[in-house]
Amino acid sequence: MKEISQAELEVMKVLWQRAPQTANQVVEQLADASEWHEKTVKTLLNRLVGKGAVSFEKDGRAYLYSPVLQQTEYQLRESQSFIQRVLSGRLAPLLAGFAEQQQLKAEDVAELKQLIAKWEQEQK
Amino acid sequence: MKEISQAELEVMKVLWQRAPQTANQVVEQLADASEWHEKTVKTLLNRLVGKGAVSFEKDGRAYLYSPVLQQTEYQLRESQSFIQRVLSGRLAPLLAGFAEQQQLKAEDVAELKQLIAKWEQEQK
DNA sequence: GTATATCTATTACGGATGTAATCGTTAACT
DNA sequence: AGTTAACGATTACATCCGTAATAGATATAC
Repeated sequence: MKEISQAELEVMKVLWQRAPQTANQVVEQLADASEWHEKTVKTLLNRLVGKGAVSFEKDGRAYLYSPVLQQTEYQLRESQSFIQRVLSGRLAPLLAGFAEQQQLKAEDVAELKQLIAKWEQEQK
Repeated sequence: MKEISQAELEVMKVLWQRAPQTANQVVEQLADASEWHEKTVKTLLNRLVGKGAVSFEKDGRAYLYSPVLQQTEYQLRESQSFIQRVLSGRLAPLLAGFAEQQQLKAEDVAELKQLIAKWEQEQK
């Protein structure tokens, strides 16, 4: 699977929220948040199909688009790559960024604790 | 400061390890890890100077290059952007990836604990 | 049934990026 | 002092990306 660009990611996010959707439904949702022209969004959809990240089935003259690449899979892949590429395998700098944004949620903290517990178990 | 591309980042990493360095020193270090031609590395150095991420001072015919953008600053910026763009502000998916790679280090765990403690303090 | 509106497919085009090669200048060798 | 070797600067070029416009196909409205 080829890399997904930043603009393409925004389109994926819309499809991850709900699928399948027609091109126009996607366009409409993106019209709220961004200033993209309809043609632009359709180009992005097409490129995503070309990259194998999105599939479609015909429904009369219109197509219904669905994500092939799932969000969790994408996030996992990108996170691993990011940690290696940017953070050289170290988590601390990212946590600093997270703390600075003060966006840690209860669910995150729970997950953190679980991760630590597991880690400490493995150190024995 | 303009965005730093992936190839450019590899050059930055070399300069972050030691600075200043001549172009040839940088080339040499990258020759080990990658297959980049000398000319390629010099182009990257030049572009980084153009982007303001690297500075140089003349030392005879050769230049001595130093990073302007510091690694911690870069990591912080990129982490914040990544968290928003890819993870929609949620930490959990990344932690899953990290756990999977089993690359959590003692230092990370210490930092995690500290972060949690701080967070719990703020919840009062 | 033909014109029109609406889809998707194809094409466009400038800037960024990866990956160099060539040019011009200056230091070093002989 | 003239030639050569080594630098950085400039130029090259294919591909990707952001951002659309145009072309081609087809369903819908008269």
